[in-house]
Amino acid sequence: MQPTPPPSRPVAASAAQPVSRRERNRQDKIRRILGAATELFAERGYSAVATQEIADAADIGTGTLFRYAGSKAGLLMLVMNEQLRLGVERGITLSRNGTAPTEAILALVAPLVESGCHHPENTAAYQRETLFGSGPEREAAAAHVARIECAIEEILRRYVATRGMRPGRDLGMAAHVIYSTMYMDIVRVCMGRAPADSLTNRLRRSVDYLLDTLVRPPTDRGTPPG
Amino acid sequence: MQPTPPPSRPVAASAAQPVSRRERNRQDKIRRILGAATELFAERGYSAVATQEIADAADIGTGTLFRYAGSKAGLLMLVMNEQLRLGVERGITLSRNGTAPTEAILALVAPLVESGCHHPENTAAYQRETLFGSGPEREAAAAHVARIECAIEEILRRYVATRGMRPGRDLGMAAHVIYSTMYMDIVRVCMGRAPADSLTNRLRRSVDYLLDTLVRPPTDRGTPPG
DNA sequence: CTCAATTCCGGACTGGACTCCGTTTCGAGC
DNA sequence: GCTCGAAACGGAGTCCAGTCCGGAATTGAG
Repeated sequence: MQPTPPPSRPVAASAAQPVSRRERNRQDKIRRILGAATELFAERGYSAVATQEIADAADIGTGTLFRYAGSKAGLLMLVMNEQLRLGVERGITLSRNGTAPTEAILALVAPLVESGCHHPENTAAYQRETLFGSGPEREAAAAHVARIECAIEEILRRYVATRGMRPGRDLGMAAHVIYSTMYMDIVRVCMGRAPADSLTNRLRRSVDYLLDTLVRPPTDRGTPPG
Repeated sequence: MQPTPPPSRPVAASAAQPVSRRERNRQDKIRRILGAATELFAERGYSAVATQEIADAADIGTGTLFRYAGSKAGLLMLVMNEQLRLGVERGITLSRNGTAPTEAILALVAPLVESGCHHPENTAAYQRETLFGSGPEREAAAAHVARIECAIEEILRRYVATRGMRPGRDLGMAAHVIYSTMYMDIVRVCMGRAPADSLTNRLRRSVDYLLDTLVRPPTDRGTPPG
């Protein structure tokens, strides 16, 4: 995406003191871009916002905007990755606090659900880019997904253990199936093909169903996987 | 999508004789558009083809092109819906001919798989639009998906019956989960995030796994699906 | 401070999807 | 055939994402 070596640095947290003028300018621009994009996308929706407007609001040239963001879609992912990051962490923490497995899994996608109900268009575009996009911003989003799937797998493992089930099932695949199904449910709502107010119930139903089936130990018969 | 009442007609097959001059022109244009788009997309890939080129190849103006197709994405869906239609029918027929359930389900998505291996970019764009697009062409694609899911459900029902299992499971949901999982597998390959040559094996593994788990009758315990 | 080297910036520009509206073609009544 | 209203056409024009390159800012050396 980035045209040529962008002004990338080890994107580490603000720790080092010896910040050059350049670096300060850079950080400041990033902050302005993120702020402008966050506000405009939230206010008017992804497709109704022109990159020019974001550049104007951030008080930079369009060339500069694309130097930092790579593409309009990348900009959206930047914004939403940031917003979802905390939510995902919180969800993971919550999910470890002994809740019922279904609720624990729902907690993991709670930020996406909330975002999906509040800003359907932006969330749909985000999910679309997660699956079909490219570039570093998509990688970051994919990392979120991977974290969530891992957390689901962990929940499944505990679920199986507490019930004394045979743990041999491919819980990684189960987690993947569960996430995929929830992804579809969320997208359906964001695209307006299912009512938003029923999203959590629908997710709960899907997760219940899958928990109840995917995770039970295999009987002796049948086609053993793998 | 269509700007104003497009020249739509009951898109029925060529049956009626009393075709006016207008109607003949219309059919002819549609044929030229579809031909040009099919060839160009296949030859150079969705993103590398400009709508202007399609219009030129079909020997019509760009305005006319969009009168018939609504959007570039709609054009792709028109083309691929047409190509997949026969394949899906064949898959459904095959799947009824007593094959093993896994193979029957794979037969249903065989056209998508083939398309995905041969024209990854076009197939990815098609799948993307199936999920995130809008307009009549997407409806048609969604109808294909619904047919496939129904066929999967039918396969599951037979599978359950022949094994004397309790048929009370929500097989519709199972079919949906299976299709969603295969969708993800196909997209992953089309996006180059998994090797194309392993696609069928990967699908088989997913389907085997899901067949083996989703479809077994519930035990007495647990949360019975509503 | 001055100067050169390097990096960064930004707005004019490009390419492409899509639209608008004047022109053309068609069909029906006469 | 001729005329008129309606539908279809098409290409000039619009809008917008994304690029390019000339020039500005920053840094380091002397």
